[in-house]
Amino acid sequence: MPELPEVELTRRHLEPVLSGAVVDDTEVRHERMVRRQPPGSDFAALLVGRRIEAADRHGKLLLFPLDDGRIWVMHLGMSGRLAVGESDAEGHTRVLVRLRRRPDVRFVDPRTFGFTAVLTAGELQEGPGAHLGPDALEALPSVDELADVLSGRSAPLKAVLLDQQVLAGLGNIYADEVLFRARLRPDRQAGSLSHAEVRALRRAVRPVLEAGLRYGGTSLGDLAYLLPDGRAGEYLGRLHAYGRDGDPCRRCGAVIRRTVIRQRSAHYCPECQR
DNA sequence: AACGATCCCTGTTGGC
DNA sequence: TGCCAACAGGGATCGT
Repeated sequence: MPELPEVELTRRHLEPVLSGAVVDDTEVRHERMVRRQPPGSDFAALLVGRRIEAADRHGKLLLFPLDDGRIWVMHLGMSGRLAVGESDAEGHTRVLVRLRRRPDVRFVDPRTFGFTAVLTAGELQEGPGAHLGPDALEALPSVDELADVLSGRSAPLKAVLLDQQVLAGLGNIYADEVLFRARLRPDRQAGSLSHAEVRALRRAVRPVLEAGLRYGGTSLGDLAYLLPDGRAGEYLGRLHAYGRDGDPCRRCGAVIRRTVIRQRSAHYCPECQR
């Protein structure tokens, strides 16, 4: 799944390709992929002819500033990826972007939960950026700030970690891993954490995300996340909680459990996590 | 305002 | 073995 580490790895791959590139042509093959575009504004018309200035990221959102001040925005959803330098044979290419003297960039997304748009800074702020809190890697809040946000919230901790307004970038996999590392059960009421537990939670975020980055991200099966060059990430085999229900905890040997929180799976060790 | 459920979509998986 | 329903999930939206 593309969560913060996978999106950041994508950004790093795309940066040398996109930075300074001029868009010659775009092909929107699946209209649903162009969303959150203000009525009347034309994605292709806004992108063609523009020079891309940089490759940035906020949470799971990819941001490519253009030379006219607008921003080419992309969210990979759950099955999306940006492919560079591959043939078009694999299918599911939803949006194709042709660059001057650079390889084609293809937005591939079988399930079409991702989207792309070209927006002004204001439109970004009002739209896809409206509910994005601090980036979980680049702008991790202090313990006190985090304690403030969590206090008074009755929702399960796992649900709050998935709330992009609280922390931008965590998804289902890395939220489970962060909770394992922090030794906190996903169904704990967010507001019930002691100061020491909030500290443990905060301290778990960066190492988990950095491990994901180090091992090339988490690739599940065939259609979930590959790097832009087509390689699979290797973090799946190093996960402690996510998807390991029925398997022994890597720390204590107890059987990892799976439960459902907010219609989403959550995995935890009943011994290590309290 | 916070919370929880539902919906979108399609490849994969599991049960019969 | 083959078919089909259930499942997976990020985020918008809606009802409470």
